[in-house]
Amino acid sequence: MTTGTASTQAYEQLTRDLTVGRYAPGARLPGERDLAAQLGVSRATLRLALGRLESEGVLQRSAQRGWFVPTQVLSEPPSTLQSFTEMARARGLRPTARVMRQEVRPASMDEAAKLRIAPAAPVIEIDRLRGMDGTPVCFDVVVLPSARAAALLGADLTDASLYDVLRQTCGIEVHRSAYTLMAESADAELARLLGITAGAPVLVGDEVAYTSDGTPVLIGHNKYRGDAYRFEADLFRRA
Amino acid sequence: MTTGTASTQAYEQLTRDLTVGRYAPGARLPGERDLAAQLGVSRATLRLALGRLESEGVLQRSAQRGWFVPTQVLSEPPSTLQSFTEMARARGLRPTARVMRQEVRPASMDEAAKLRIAPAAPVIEIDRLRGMDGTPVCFDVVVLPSARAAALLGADLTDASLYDVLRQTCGIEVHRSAYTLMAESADAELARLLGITAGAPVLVGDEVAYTSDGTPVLIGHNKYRGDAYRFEADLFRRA
DNA sequence: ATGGTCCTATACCAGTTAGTCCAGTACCGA
DNA sequence: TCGGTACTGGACTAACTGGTATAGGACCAT
Repeated sequence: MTTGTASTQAYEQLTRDLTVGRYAPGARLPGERDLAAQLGVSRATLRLALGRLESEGVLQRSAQRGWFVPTQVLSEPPSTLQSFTEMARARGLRPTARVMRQEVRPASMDEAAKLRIAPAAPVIEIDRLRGMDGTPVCFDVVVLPSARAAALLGADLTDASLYDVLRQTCGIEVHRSAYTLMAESADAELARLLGITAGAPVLVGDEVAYTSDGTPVLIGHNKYRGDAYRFEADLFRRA
Repeated sequence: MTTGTASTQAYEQLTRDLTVGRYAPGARLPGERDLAAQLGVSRATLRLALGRLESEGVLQRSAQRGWFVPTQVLSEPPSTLQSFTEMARARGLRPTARVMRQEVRPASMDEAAKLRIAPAAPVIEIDRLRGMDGTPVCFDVVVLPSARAAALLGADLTDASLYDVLRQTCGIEVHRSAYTLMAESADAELARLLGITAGAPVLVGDEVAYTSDGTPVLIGHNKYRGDAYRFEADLFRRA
């Protein structure tokens, strides 16, 4: 016998099987009972090994269905709302953010209309410079009605996803966003922040986010470095 | 296989497809057997999801006929595939196009891969300068396999929508497009064509269009004047 | 002896799968 | 008009899945 605990040995054997290609990408592994018998361990022990493999992303679990080998192709990226933080993490990059402003002020006419609140009603504005692995990628302004999101004023948004904080501390669940994208040139100030030259192309996204009952809860204004960000969507043509 | 049971995952995926406009109001969904295969789930599980959607009024069942999208569900306008021509007409503008190239050439490696055809297989490339009311707005390159779209070579695309021509003369119905958007600077040549200064921001869209059976039929590469075009989409957050 | 850790074995549950059979519908050619 | 055929959803079953909880055995340091 080699060394280590039984669960570690099962883990290592599975790792070997996977790297060798014993189980094809997308395929389902044998059931836990069979697999445990094959590896000569009990089912409980097997599950320790499987859990470890799952946390490493080498395997995916699906309740009542089985264990699957992840498909390397990130299949169809649907028009799905993915936060900057999530996107960065999905690509193995470390999302960073520097909060540059976080304060309450009266809403402008335009903001009041978009958020369906009274003009000059108090809103929270948060400006952040966001990046991946330290490189600035996006200058991000969000505006929310302070009546609904007061808790956000004290929140630390350096590391967290705004959507996550919004859900956890304010109980607000963003369901849909109306997104508008356009191309602009960076002015001197933005160029300085993003570390690009003035006049360089910038992808500008304007967002209005809604909860599932259709209430607008957030206005976003994002300016991305043109050379560091792409927007992907699936569009369907009606029959 | 993120979280939740398989049936709720199927339910959520269907919800997304419906809100995103994958199935038009009044249209019939694929049969349960096909749909189950598409979602990677068994038919019994799919029917759980369908039943839930029916109880919410999002779908209507018709025994021995199929599942239908209610016609009156006037949800928010989904991110729907709209051709340049359609968009212009919807805004009361007169779409124009100047065909600058319309020829057959061998496919590049990249194009062959995207269109799933043999490398160097013949493709049709069509370059057009498109505008609204005479003002140039977009430089547009489309590439299609000539095996499927040979009839396009002789077509007059000055006034017509490419999608329309594709349907009428080639029997090809575009159903879905994977769209990628980014911001770039106009080079001298493009600036000349669009009537802007070199270095001005340009919104670049890369498109791969598919028929309903998932076959890629078209590659598009569009460069829009940054000051004349915006892209709008509704995004939905996966639950 | 004690308690902790790792492992095995067993059992039950709710969700899922693949399969079968059925009756109703739609369509097409004779 | 008739009949054949292919497809549809409806209903059901048996086998299987991971999720969870339980109890007990083996080993080890204290």
